[in-house]
Formats: sequence, structure tokens, C-alpha cells
Amino acid sequence: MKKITAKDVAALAGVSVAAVSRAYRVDAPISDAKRKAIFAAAARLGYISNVDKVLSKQSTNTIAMVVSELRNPFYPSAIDELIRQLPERGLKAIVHVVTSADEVDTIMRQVLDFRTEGVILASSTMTSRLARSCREMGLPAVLLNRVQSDSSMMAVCCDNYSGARQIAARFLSGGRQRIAFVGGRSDTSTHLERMRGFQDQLEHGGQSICCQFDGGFDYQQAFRAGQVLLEQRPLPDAVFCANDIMAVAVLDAARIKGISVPKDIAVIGFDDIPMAAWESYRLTTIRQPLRRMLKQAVDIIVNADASIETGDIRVLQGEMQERESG
Amino acid sequence: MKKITAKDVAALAGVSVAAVSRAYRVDAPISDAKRKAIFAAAARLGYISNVDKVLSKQSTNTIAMVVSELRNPFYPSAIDELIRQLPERGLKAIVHVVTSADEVDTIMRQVLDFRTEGVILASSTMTSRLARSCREMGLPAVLLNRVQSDSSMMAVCCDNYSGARQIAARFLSGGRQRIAFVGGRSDTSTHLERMRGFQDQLEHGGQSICCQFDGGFDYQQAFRAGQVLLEQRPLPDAVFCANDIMAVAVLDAARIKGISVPKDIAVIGFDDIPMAAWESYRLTTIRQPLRRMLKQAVDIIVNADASIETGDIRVLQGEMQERESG
DNA sequence: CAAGGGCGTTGAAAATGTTTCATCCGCCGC
DNA sequence: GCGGCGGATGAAACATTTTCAACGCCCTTG
Repeated sequence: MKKITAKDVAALAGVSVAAVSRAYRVDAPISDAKRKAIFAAAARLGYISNVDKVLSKQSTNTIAMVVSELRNPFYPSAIDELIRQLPERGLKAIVHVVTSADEVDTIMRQVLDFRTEGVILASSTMTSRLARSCREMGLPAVLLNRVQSDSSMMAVCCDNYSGARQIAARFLSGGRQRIAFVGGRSDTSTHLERMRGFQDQLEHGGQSICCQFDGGFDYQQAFRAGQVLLEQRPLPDAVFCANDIMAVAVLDAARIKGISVPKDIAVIGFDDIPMAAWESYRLTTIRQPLRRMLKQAVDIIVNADASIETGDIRVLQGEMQERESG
Repeated sequence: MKKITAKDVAALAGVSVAAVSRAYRVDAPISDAKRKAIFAAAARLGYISNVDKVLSKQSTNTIAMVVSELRNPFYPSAIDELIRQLPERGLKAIVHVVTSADEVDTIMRQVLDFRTEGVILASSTMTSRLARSCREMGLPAVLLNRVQSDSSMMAVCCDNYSGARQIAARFLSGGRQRIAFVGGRSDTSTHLERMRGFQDQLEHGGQSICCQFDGGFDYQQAFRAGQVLLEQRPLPDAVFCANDIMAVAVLDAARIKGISVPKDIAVIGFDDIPMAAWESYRLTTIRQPLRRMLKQAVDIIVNADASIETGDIRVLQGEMQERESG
């Protein structure tokens, strides 16, 4: 197959080669209409401009990570783990922090502008659309702890479902009778899976969630939810919070009300953020195997040529960290 | 002045133009010796390669931020504040997370590879060398909360010295008599300024630090330091921790020992990380004006053309957040 | 030890892309 | 209506990249 050159594009678009060259420069004197026509022709022929060639030859050896919820210490921990692992593989990392106000297109442009070997997507929202865009652009993307219905994606997850079941089992074997749940945002897969696993195991033990609250994966909101929860009568004697930040908030609420943990109420979280081990909290939780998760994520990106077409979802087991809270 | 082309470089280096072209591609078949010779000749003539031209035409509108201590929530908060401010200015952010094990050269290459309008340096170590490299490369750099002896740098700082004096004054006016200090890492300007301000004000009130501990700006280390501190007899009745993470660790240590805060001992931190406001801690601290600090930092970068030569150090006042711990 | 083959490097030349420059064209002010 | 300004354009000059044949080094093998 003959190589596509600017001349071919020019012929198809009915312009000169000079115009094609100009179309790829941001400040060049060329009309928008002509540039659009040239891009259309180039896309149809599969023309790779010189600019693209230069950029693609820049060796990056870099992996991008997209995160959105920096205030949840789980994400800083994940980043930290990533940058610890990369040097020994000869890789570097770059982090894109996005807000929920950002547009998918904006983020994608940013991710693509800074050329990388692949992207680890750990933002809580928009992940599926971002992942699809990456795929269209031929950029390997791995979802971290997000599962999409689209099973052709690549993803690395902690087994949220089974972790939540372990928590329910622990409550049941501890003889807990009135079991509450503080959820995160119901549009996230982590929330859904953790709730489902928790419910399923409770039902398996002949119980069910006695009351449920919305903590929004956020300390402040979960603290208020905890205050309400702890005013329920009869008082729930166990509560599973869908992540550690919310569990910590509930512990704080309990402390203020003088409710004893775990005697009066057991509290268990999920993630095992550094604070869970702190002396003020001693939070029992499911540890997400961050080291292995990020290793797998990087593996997937590095070997992406092989697996880019096939879905590749790896589910790793978390481990219960038994501390004093439940 | 005649434009420098690859032909000139080739002539000076005694090679063909093809070799010059190849020198700028990472995977090109060219010997290291020849590439080095070509780069030397190019540097001498001021030759701008095509690759450089293409890259410099990439419009970035992006600001880089270099951080190193993600486990201290202050830095995630700073990043968060940055990305909140940028969209309305038509800018984006990209974050480089470095470890203390990284080499300055490695980081610089990474920062430069991803072309940006400027860089905000908030890493705790190596900042001065990084800043110098940036200057050499013509990349505007602003130190965030680091001051270098080299006053020609650009920097935005919280007034650590005066904040620490406020804390000492508060201890003095509260009638505290045995006043302790938990320091961070003594090679950082934040540690030094906060200690100096604290000492100066204590001395001004006729007191001095009764005992000092090394908390390494880290929860675990500060927790152990706190345990030792709280076994001193007579027990110190006030302690200033050079940042909030360490203050929180000391509060935890006090809680375990059953020592009452602030009755038996007052604890004050510095930064006002989100956790300081949490119900478990209610930590009195000096709030770093993150919003204004980052606004100033971005201002400096955006207007860098004007001020790049002149040192520009802006010191903003923090504000005491009076909570229950001291 | 010599022949041969593979592999990385090289410069000349061909192919490709970029910039200059003269020109065109539409628009505006006079 | 006319001059002039400024952006857009293509041809051609110029610059860069790629191809290709050849070279030389090194290692294998007879």
C-alpha cells in the first residue's frame, strides 16, 4: 500500500500541499473552512501529518493517571503507590486531576495532548466515556476500581462484592442484630458492588439492612448521616460504611455522642486508607491491595498491544484488617 | 542575521544533514558520539530543530505542579485549589508527583518534556535546584511555600514566621508555662521559619522551648514523638507542632494516654488541613490561605514575561483557626 | 585464519514537508 | 470609484526526513 502524503490529501481536498502543511499549525494563515476540509480528507485517507509523527516519536515512557477525588486519601495513596512502582520499570507518571465540572472532551484533549503510553482511569465519574474515547484514540486505558457494563474494557478492581460480604459475615458472626449501611454515591460501581455484596451476605444470614444513609463518599456528609444514624432507636449495633472516610466520620459522630465503639455499635469501612490505622480510629476495614492493583494496571498498559482488543478485567481480593472498631 | 539550518550544523559538526535530522529522533540509527557532536554544534549555533519547532507550537495553556508529599493532605488540598481556579482562566493543570529518591535531572526532564506555561514547585526537597534548572530553561517557576536564600526566585509563601509567633503568643497569653515543639524536617524552610518565629515570640515573652522533638512532618514519626513528649515530667502544658499532620498524631497520643486536651496540654498545628476541623480533633491551627496563595502563584506565571528576571516573593498572612485543642 | 553474514551507521539523493513571496480578492474608508 | 489594507492562497524555493546502497565492524563458521 502506497504511503499517504500531503500531496494526496491536497488533491482530495482540492488545495495545494502548502495548505495541508498550514492546516496542522495553530497560528497559520488559513481559513477555518479549508482547515476543516483538509482534516476531513486527511482522516478519510489516514494521513499522518508531520506534527503527529514528531509527537509520536517523542518517547514518553510515561503513564497518565486521571483522578478526581483528591480529598479522599485513597487516591493520593494510589498515586503514591504508582510512582513508587514505576521507576524500577523505567517509567514515569503524570497525574491529571479533574473536577466533576470538567467536560469529558476537555479532559480527553488534555490526556491526549500529553502523550503517554497509557492511562489509568481512577476518576469517580465519566470513566466509561473517557475509556471509550481512549480506545477510539488507540490509547491503552485501564479502569482502576471501576467496572463498566461494557466488558470489553480493561480494568483492575478490588473485589468489592466479596469484601462487602466478608464484612457482613463478620457482623453476623459477631451476633449483630440491627445492621445499618452508609452508602456513597449511587452512580458509582464501588458503591453498588459494596452494597450488593453486603446485602446478599446479610440475607444469606437471614438478616437485612435495617436502615440506610447517604454519605456521599465524603466526610462532612457522612458525619451528618452518622449523627442521624446514631439517633435511631433502637440504635443500630453495626454499620458498614462504603468507604473509610465515611467510616471515620461515623466514628467521630459516635465519639461526640458518647456511643461506645465497638461495644454499642460496630463500624467497618472499606479501602484501608492510612488514617484507618491511626490511634484515634483503629478502624476495621477491607484493605484494597493497592500494590498489586497498580502493578496489574501497569502490566496491562505495558502489554497493551496484545490485549487492546480483548476485555481484560482483573479482580483482586481485599483483605480484612481487623482493628478495634468492629 | 541568516537563519541557522541543519546544513550549517552539519557543516560545523562535519556530518551530513541527514545525520542532523536523525540526531533529533530518539530511535534513529545514529551513534551516541555523533549525536553528541551534533547537539554541541547546534547549541553553539543556536539551531532550532524541527522537533523543537513543532513542540513549541503546541499551545499548552497548562500549568505544572510538582509535589512530593502526597500523604500530607495539605498537598492534595493545594492541588485541589489549583484545579478549581484554573478553568476560569482558561488554563489546565498537570501534576508531577516525585519521590525523594528521584533525581533532579530526571524530574526536570519530565517537567520540560510536558511543555507548560510554568511550574509551581511545592515539593519539599530539591526545590532550589529545580527552580534553578527551570530558570535556565526559561520556564517560569514559582516556589510554593518554600523560600530560598536566593532572593531572585519567584515564590508565594504563607507567613510561617509570623504565624508561628501568633501561636507562641496564644500560648503565652493562655498562661502556658512549659512549652514544647515538635519539628518537621530541619532541611525545609517551613520547619525553620516556623521554629524561628515560635522561639522568637516565646523569648519575647520571657520563655523558651522546654523540649523539642522530631516529628519528620509525618504521622507515624510524630505519634512516637508525641508518646515520648507526653511522658516528660513535668508534663509540658503546650505544644506547637510544625504541621497539622503531626499535631493530629500528638492529639492521638494524648487521647491514648488519657491526657486531656487542652486542659492538661494545649496542641496547635499549622496548615489547617481538612482533618483539623474534624470532630475528633478540633485542632487549633494557622490556616494557610491556599486560595490566595495559588491565585498569586498563577498570576506570577501568567505574567512571567515581565517579572522573570526580578525576584518576586509574596508573603501572605495565615489566619488562626481557633478550635478546641489549644 | 579467512570468508561470510549480520547489524548498525553513514551520506547522497529522493521524497516529503514548510516557508517565502508574489498575487489575489474582498472589504473599508475616503 | 479608487486606493489600500490584510488575510488567504499556490507556486516555488527551501528545509527536513526518509530511503537506499554501501561501508565497516564484529562475530560466526568452515
